[in-house]
Amino acid sequence: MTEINLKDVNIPKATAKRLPLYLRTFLNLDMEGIDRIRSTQLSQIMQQPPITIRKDFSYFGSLGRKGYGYDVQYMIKVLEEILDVRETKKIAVVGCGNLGKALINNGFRRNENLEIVCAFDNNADVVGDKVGGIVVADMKRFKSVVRDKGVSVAISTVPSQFAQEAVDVIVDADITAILNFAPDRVRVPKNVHVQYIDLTTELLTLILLDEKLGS
Amino acid sequence: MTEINLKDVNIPKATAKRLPLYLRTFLNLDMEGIDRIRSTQLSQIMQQPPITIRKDFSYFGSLGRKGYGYDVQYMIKVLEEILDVRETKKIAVVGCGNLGKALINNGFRRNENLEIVCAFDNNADVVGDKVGGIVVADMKRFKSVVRDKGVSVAISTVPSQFAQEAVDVIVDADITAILNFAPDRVRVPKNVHVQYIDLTTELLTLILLDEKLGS
DNA sequence: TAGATTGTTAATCGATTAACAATC
DNA sequence: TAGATTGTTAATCGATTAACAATC
Repeated sequence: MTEINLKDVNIPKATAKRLPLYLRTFLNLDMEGIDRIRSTQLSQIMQQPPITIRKDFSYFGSLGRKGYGYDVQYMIKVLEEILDVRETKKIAVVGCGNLGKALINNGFRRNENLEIVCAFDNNADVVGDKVGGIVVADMKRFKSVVRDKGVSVAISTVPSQFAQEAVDVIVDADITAILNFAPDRVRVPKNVHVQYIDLTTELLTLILLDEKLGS
Repeated sequence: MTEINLKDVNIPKATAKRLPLYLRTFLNLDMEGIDRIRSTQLSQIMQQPPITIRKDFSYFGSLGRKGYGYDVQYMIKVLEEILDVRETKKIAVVGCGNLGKALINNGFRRNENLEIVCAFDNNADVVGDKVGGIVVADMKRFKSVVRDKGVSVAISTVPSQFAQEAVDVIVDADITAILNFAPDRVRVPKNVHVQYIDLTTELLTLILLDEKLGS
């Protein structure tokens, strides 16, 4: 799977992954009161070649104006539509240890319409705790709560040993998008998407690149 | 920069990024008492094609045995040497809000020899707090503490608005490897490496892929 | 030896970049 | 119009994969 279909255009996966970053950048510019920007300026802000930016945008038509640049408000409108962030995506957090609690407390950017609406844990000591306005529920209630609230995404902070178990419950509740903070690969049906956040690997990679390429 | 030089071999960056994952996988296998594994079995565990695995390993010589597979203990030894995890890397956490505290409490895999040894914050309310055995120090003391302790990596959980400021202090203390949880790009000298962890973008990308490609 | 699996060489595929025409 | 910047086409570059020879 190397291209994805967005609003009837096939775009490279590499481009798709950059779209959220573009949206945020334009939102930031808008907040600063900037209403027009060139690809070379964007390039400096995002630390990414201007030609990559122009090429990425070109998949969706002629979004800029030659000799002028891009209209910030217009780009926000276009990207919001492409990314379908108009309606709020509801998120469940599974595992309410330190990391789970931190995620709930921090929340996510309101602009991008992501909202944590419920949280779960197995541990009786934690169930019933109130974290950032959310009462932690027992994992046994996952399926019913999640359906009631219309949750479409789950974030699991459950430790590796129990990650598969947690993911099985999530999948059973018909959730197909999972962000997993445990790095070991879990088995899921083909229609379920798991994204891994692996801090140890990120650190080791960073250190490796830092040590081996001095510049 | 597309290749990096490791133990006098040039290897693709894509391969380098997978090395930490290989190491962890072999460590897991070792803990389960498995002492030999084939690329096809590794492939299932890591959910990655066997040929990619064999190709990656081949950059470092003939590590496996034809008709047999790979020796787990031997691969651990080789990867530990390549990744230079024999000696502990000391880490400073900058910003001790929810996320910073969660990282300190969770710690990192002992196996991979990463250790958080100090933590800093600007906020007088937080300075002096004890988190997971570490006393939070004032950011003003960053340079001297970090030098005393021999820290070589910093993790910043400082919010976007203050991220540049924090990174400037980190860079001034001669640290060249920074893991940054604020997604906006910061300016650093060419010899400094910044890795970004952007949870909002990860979530939006996940949702995008999930919605647009049903399978 | 026969069977199995690695490791290499070559082909393919995707992503990035260069050159430049189009046009505001 | 002249100047600037986009957007397209083609070239390059890197990563992945296929085919298969080597060999344990």
